[in-house]
Amino acid sequence: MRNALDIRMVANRYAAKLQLCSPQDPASFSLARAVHGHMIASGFKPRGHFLNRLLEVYCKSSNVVYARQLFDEIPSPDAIARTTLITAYSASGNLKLGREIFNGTPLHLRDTVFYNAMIIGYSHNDDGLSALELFRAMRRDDFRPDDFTFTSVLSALVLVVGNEQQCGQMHCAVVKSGMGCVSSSVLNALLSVYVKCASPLAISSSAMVSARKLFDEMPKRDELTWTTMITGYVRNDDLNGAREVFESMAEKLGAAWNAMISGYVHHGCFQEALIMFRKMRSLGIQHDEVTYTTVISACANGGFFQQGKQVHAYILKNELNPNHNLLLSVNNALITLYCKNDIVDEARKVFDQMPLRNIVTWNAILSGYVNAGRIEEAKSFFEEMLEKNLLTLTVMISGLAQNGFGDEGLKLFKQMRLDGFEPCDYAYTGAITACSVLGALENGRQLHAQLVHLGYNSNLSVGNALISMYARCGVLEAAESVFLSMPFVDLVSWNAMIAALGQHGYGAKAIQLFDQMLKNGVFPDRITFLTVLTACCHAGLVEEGRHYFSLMFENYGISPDEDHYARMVDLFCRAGMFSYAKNIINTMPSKPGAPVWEALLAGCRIHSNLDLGIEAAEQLFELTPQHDGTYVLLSNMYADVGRWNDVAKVRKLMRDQGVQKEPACSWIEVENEVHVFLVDDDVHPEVVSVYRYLEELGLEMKKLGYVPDTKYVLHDMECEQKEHALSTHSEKVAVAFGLMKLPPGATVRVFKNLRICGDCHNAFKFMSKVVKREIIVRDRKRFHHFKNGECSCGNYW
DNA sequence: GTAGGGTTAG
Repeated sequence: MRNALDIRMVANRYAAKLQLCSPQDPASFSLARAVHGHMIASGFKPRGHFLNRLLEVYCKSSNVVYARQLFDEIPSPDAIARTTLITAYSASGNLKLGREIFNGTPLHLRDTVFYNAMIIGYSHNDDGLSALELFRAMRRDDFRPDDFTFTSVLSALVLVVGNEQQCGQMHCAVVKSGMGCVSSSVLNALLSVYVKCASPLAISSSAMVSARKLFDEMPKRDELTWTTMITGYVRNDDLNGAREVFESMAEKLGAAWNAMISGYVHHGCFQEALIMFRKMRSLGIQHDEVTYTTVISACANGGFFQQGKQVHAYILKNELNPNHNLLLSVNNALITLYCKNDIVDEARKVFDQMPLRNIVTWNAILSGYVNAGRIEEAKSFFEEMLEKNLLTLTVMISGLAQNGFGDEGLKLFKQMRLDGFEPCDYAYTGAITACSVLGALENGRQLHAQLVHLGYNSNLSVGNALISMYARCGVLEAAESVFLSMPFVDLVSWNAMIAALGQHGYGAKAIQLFDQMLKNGVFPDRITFLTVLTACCHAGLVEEGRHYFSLMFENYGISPDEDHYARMVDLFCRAGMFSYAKNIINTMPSKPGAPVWEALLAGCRIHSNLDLGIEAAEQLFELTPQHDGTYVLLSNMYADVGRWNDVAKVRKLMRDQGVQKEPACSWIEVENEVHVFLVDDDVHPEVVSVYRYLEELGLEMKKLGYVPDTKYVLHDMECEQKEHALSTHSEKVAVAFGLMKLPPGATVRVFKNLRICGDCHNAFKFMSKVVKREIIVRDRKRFHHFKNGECSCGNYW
């Protein structure tokens, strides 16, 4: 057992070590933790410079949570400590917390560096306006700007300024700023402003001419100046210009090479990039971390997986150990390479071997899990993460939404705002997808309104998500208006809009839009054909479906996969063309899977084709024994022809297999609509209130005759479950409730987590005809619009 | 204690 003195001595020894190590060194964090721990254990109160040093290590190793704990223990943190923490917050994207520290700092504790840190934070996080606002405040508070201030403010200006004229004004302002002789660092920043304004995305290419003029007139050019010019030309799609500047450099250093390589990569000249990569080495110019990072990420994004692996091997062979901490970003790029090629486990190996990781590393793996659909692993990995930034949350929100966890996605979206993160356009995209999954139309509308307010509504991915959301929530007009208002659309937008029309039963319109897409020169993909075939299914367009199915391969070289075949089977079966359905199943290159058999079984039920239906069901019992839909369809098929003993057998089999029956439901009233959600938990408070109405509604329903007579309700379950009939089919109850309580003409909407059953489908059709009201139902698979006894999805789903 | 060029997570 050591005594306090020993502990203090050890602590002091660590402290001395800590002074020597670089804050970026991976070992420094654990060292700092050890020192800190010893100090706490010994009751030793570190002060002043030493505390700041500890704080710096925590911050620079991206451990901002520890940093904050330490900061809060400092009795009166000075400007240095505050600056350090603000910088760490802005590096992790949490400006709000940084600004809190800033605002809580009295004027007498502030200095120029302190202001600079906050301005830089804003500018790094793309918030140019706040940076400029702070710059004004700084001058109002009488602090003198220095070179750091000017360079940061200039880079912030790029974010809010779009044209060359404004660049020119800035140029004059900088020259006039009283500094007489403008320092070369400020001139470099100015050059960078011109160059960024000149990028094709940001309007003016004549800004490049001005940039060139400034460049030619600069009294002193350093490596940074040259590299800025090279990237300027690259961004302006002028590879020759870039090359010319590069060639005219007397001494070409690494960064310039990297800029050229990156230029080639961005213009798809991958071979050129690799040639330069090799040439560097042959001329004796060291590849550095950035070179490797660029080349590997190029391979990852350009689909050159094999070359990427070769570079990896090359690093392992020639370049020491990639586990060295300097190669953090290289390892990060490697992770992306493996994730993009669906080898998350390989990426995870790289991750596990890394001595130092940062937020990028963690986010890369997280998105790897998410993109591979491995949502459970993504969830637990997310929980493990101590440090999260905007991107972490965004990835997780989209991941949850895309994998059916809409409620969790929306919850996280709300939480991120409470935690001080301002959601970006991608985060909104995820949240809208979550609404889409949940059928949460009102929530989606609110988000849409916020997006318009923020100016994000013209963003491509946001627009695409909105189209799907409105379509899946049954508001086709809104989906259409989003599509039409988008300044740019891509294949995903077309696919989403074609799907929207198809979902609503407008098969012909969907095909028209598809033709228009082709006329616009957009090349379809497998999803496009899937949506077109689905549209044909919903509208019963058999000949058209066959046409597009063959067109897909013949004209576009896309081989049909499982889902395409399933659509075709569906299409034929609905039309009663069973020999065609069987025929197409026989031509499949691989063994048919569950989607194909499901389509066959559903079709057999419509036409009471028992023999074929049983065959399909047997296949399904082998492939997906836990899937409830098979049992329900099969028993319904028997019920339709009055074979009640077989119904009971199927139900018993289902119970023996431990397959859950449909869950109960809950409902909410929103304005003039009734929304119904099915939940797994029948003690859900909303379900309880449904039960409260049950008796009354039962009477009413009988009296009004809205629900077809008993066969439809009762044949779906075993005798002993009859008393629960209404709760397992409670969407009918809810609709009846809606029809009674809502004003005439209001639409009734029903949302369900599972597929609605055939009986409810029939009931809805019946109700829509008898009471002359439109009923909108959405389940996990489809959208149904009932009107005058017909449904948009055809005879059956 | 704070940047400015080349790079890594959607």
